Amino acid sequence: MITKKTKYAFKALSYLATHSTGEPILISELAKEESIPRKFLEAILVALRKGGVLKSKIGKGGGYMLASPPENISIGKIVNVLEGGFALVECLNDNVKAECDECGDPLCCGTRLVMIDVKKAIDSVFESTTLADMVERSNLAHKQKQNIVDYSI
Amino acid sequence: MITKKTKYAFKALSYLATHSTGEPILISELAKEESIPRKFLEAILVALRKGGVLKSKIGKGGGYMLASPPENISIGKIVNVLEGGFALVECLNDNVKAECDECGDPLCCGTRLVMIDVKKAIDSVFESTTLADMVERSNLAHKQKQNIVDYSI
DNA sequence: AATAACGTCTATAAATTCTATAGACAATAA
DNA sequence: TTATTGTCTATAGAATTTATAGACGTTATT
Repeated sequence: MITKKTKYAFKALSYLATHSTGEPILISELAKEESIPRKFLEAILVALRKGGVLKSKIGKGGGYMLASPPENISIGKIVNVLEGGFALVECLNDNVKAECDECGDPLCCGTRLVMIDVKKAIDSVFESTTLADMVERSNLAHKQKQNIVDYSI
Repeated sequence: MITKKTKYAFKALSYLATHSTGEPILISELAKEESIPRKFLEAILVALRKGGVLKSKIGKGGGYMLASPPENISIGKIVNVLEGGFALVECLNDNVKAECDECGDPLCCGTRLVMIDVKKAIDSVFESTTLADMVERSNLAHKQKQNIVDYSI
């Protein structure tokens, strides 16, 4: 399960992808428009900046911008930055701490062996889907809904 | 991330699949052999029984048995029983409570739309992999390790 | 130089979920 | 009837997630 942190990140990033005008966007605007607790969002944005997903500008006229076009930001990258990788077991995450205490020998752990396949399946979607795709699909869904509504009047 | 509950379940179930002689196996044996806290394991086994994965027998000579052959128990079934489904967002889980509070309209939520694909990818592995596969892979890994060791002597 | 507008950082609290344990109870075999 | 074995309810402890507060540093503008 992804955490609220990541869900908030998707919303904020989608907003940035959609409303970008070249000018930085304020944390307070993001928080307000996407109904995200302001201070919590702050921490999320900092993490995304440190992870290279966002750029920020301090001082008057400052705010946040995507560090690269939404087409180049994969969903996996975002999840990685905020959740520290996304394997279903610790010992398959990229980060340092690895190793779970349940299995004596990681190489022979049945759970681990199966989860390797699951991780591959997840990664394949995560790597091939971008922030732009996420925004586009949401827009498409909105349009389709509109059409259905129009016809039904 | 799957929880310890599910990891313990995999270990206990693998043990049952491997050491089954037609006779029930004791909770205490499972706990001891697989180093699982006794009382915690109890709760896990009860859940698995209620979920139809295990059968139990009370009284002297009692214990636990798999409810069906390991070939017929999918990894997904186990995860489902213990974690209540395994989507990356609540609103995609099969169970009752659904709905997440972050998205106004689930049909148009970009996060949800992307996670539908991820869930499909996960489910495809979960449904096609069985407890028997898990045990077999672990055994195979053990044998391969043995061979490598043998050659290196 | 002064000031207002911004993001940054550190600390901490509140809430939730996960992990673990205790003990009384019910069923079964011998 | 008694020893054996799973069942159930309650609760405590630990870890993680979510949320908030406030002092601080940077920048544009005047």
